[in-house]
Amino acid sequence: MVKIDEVARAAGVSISTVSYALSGKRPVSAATRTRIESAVEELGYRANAGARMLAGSRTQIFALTEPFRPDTFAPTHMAFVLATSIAARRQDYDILLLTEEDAADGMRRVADSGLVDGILVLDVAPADRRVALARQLDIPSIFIGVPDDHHGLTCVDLDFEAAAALAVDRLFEAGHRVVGLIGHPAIAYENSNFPPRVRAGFEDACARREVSGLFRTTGGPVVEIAVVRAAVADMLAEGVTGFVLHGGDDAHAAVLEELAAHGRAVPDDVSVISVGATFDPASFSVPLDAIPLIPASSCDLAVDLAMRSLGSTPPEPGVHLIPPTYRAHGSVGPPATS
Amino acid sequence: MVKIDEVARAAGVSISTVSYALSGKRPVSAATRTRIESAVEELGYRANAGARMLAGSRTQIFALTEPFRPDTFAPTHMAFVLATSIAARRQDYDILLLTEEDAADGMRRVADSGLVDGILVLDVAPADRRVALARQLDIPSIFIGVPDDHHGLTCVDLDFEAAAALAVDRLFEAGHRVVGLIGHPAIAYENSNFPPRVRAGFEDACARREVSGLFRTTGGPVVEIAVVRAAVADMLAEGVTGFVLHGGDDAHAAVLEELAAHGRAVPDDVSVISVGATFDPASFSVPLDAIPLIPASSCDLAVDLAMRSLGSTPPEPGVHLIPPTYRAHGSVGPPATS
DNA sequence: TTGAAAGCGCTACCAA
DNA sequence: TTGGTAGCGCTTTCAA
Repeated sequence: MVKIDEVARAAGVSISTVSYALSGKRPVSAATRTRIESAVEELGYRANAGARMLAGSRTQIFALTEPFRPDTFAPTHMAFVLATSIAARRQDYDILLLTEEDAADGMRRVADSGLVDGILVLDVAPADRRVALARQLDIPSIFIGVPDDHHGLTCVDLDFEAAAALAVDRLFEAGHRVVGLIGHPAIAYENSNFPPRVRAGFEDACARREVSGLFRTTGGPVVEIAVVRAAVADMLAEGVTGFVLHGGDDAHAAVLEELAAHGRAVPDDVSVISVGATFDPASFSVPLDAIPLIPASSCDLAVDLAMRSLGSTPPEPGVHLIPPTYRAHGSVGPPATS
Repeated sequence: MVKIDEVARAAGVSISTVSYALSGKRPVSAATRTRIESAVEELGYRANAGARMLAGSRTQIFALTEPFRPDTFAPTHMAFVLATSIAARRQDYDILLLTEEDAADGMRRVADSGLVDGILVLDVAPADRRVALARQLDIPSIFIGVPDDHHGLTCVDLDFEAAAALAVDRLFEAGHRVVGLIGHPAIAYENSNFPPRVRAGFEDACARREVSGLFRTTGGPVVEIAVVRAAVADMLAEGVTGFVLHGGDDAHAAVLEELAAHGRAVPDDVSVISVGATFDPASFSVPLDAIPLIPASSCDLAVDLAMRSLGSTPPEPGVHLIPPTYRAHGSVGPPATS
């Protein structure tokens, strides 16, 4: 609508001075700046996006590729999209959605057309087709999640192995010697990168501590409450006294229900720790100790890395693992001495 | 990367001919077109997005504003985002996410900067701040959902009133005279535009049919299973024999569990119809008759209206209600003659 | 500290 | 059916 020359005229300066005053890329006297700013304000000026993309070197847009799969856990997914968007806006960037079946096409399209400055990759699979593509494109890609082959890639994620290990450690320290991991639906161990990492962290920690560690999925392709409850019942029968929960709020609730159905109190009879949840595990009937997955932590870092990748000193490729944090809510205690 | 003049040189034609061949806005001889197309293919040419936005009149981007509220039902929300994105891509449009707290700021920003050609408005509240803004902007906005004051707006949605009425009609025809609507969490009746419409359609239909209609919310701010089950128990005590379910899959499941707990079989003892669900109500333990909310229907139409709004003959503003469809799965029958 | 002007890579008008 | 070219509205270099 209103263009830069109108602002220049209103402020009695040249076009270039307006541009520099707004970008801050060249010093502008305070008086001039003030005049320009009020002209901008009055006229409601906003730089034309297309002209900026063409003349400048930045589009101020990041693409976000997020394949929607049937087994996607919607609330977590939404939380990551939101966190990414907020982090981007904080840096004056917008988010362009790439949800096409073939995410690879979209990535290539937006990269080759110069529509975006970088790509944020969500919901990473262990063997993700977007990995190979990211290496070819001439704009940076940041992976939120860690694919199996991440050579040369920049990845950000919670340190799920450490998170699971931390949970086992806490249970061990409390005295538990038989612990169980209630995971995700079986298919998530193929489609997603982090459930296997939780499992691996859990199993490694159990081996290291010489505690007995049981693992069960929660059905599939989507969570099946009955499967969850059966898993809990089986584990109780096997002598499990410490539970590690990785999964959605529905699976969490089902575990607590099944424990209640068996008359096991938390933490008096059994201990429970939630790992990698994006919801609030303190809001259950029994507030649960948690090692949460905080979308903002990953997304802020991812956007930060994307920004730095555009700068003159891009960061080295590599995996950035965010250390887990433990939030106690009283759901862990010594095992019952029956 | 590779620019239009390289394509022109490779194909032995002028720049403008390349442009016209690709846009189809001017006839190009088959031979020339073929040469150009293979040059494009070989060189991997893709028109620069910024240049296109600046020179052309279209950005090929729609904004999608989707406020994330705590009570947002994530799966449905995701389904709409996905459906919108797919519909847009089909028209060669990309989707730019607007999730900022103050959606109004984002709308104004992308409109004033010419970043997008139009705005799709999701998750519409009865009194939505985006309504006033949409009227000011000089790009078209399409609302997916119907705000209270929709004068001059273009809105698209399932005809929820008709959907609820259809459910009541079917129950009435089957012989039910006391029916109950299990709705959404209470807060949704203030934050969202469609739960009140379902309720209104239900109550009107009940009045028209002279059947007794009970209504209950499902707790709040988020669904509370215990509240759902209590609502069902109360309704059974009040003699309800036909249930209309509007809500998430968790609420549906809770209703079926509570019915089972009371020993009421579907459809022998009670009848159940799901209204406005985006998931598959045929996949429950008891397959449910459904009047579904199909995101693709609304989103395809919304994108279509957005496209037409950019054309030379923009559609009249108005509310486009999509007629409900009934899918029978055997969960409706005559009431038990006890 | 500021201004003038040369592009950025397209689209679409005017000619041929 | 095709080509030349004037912008589109900025950013940034070169000058002052």
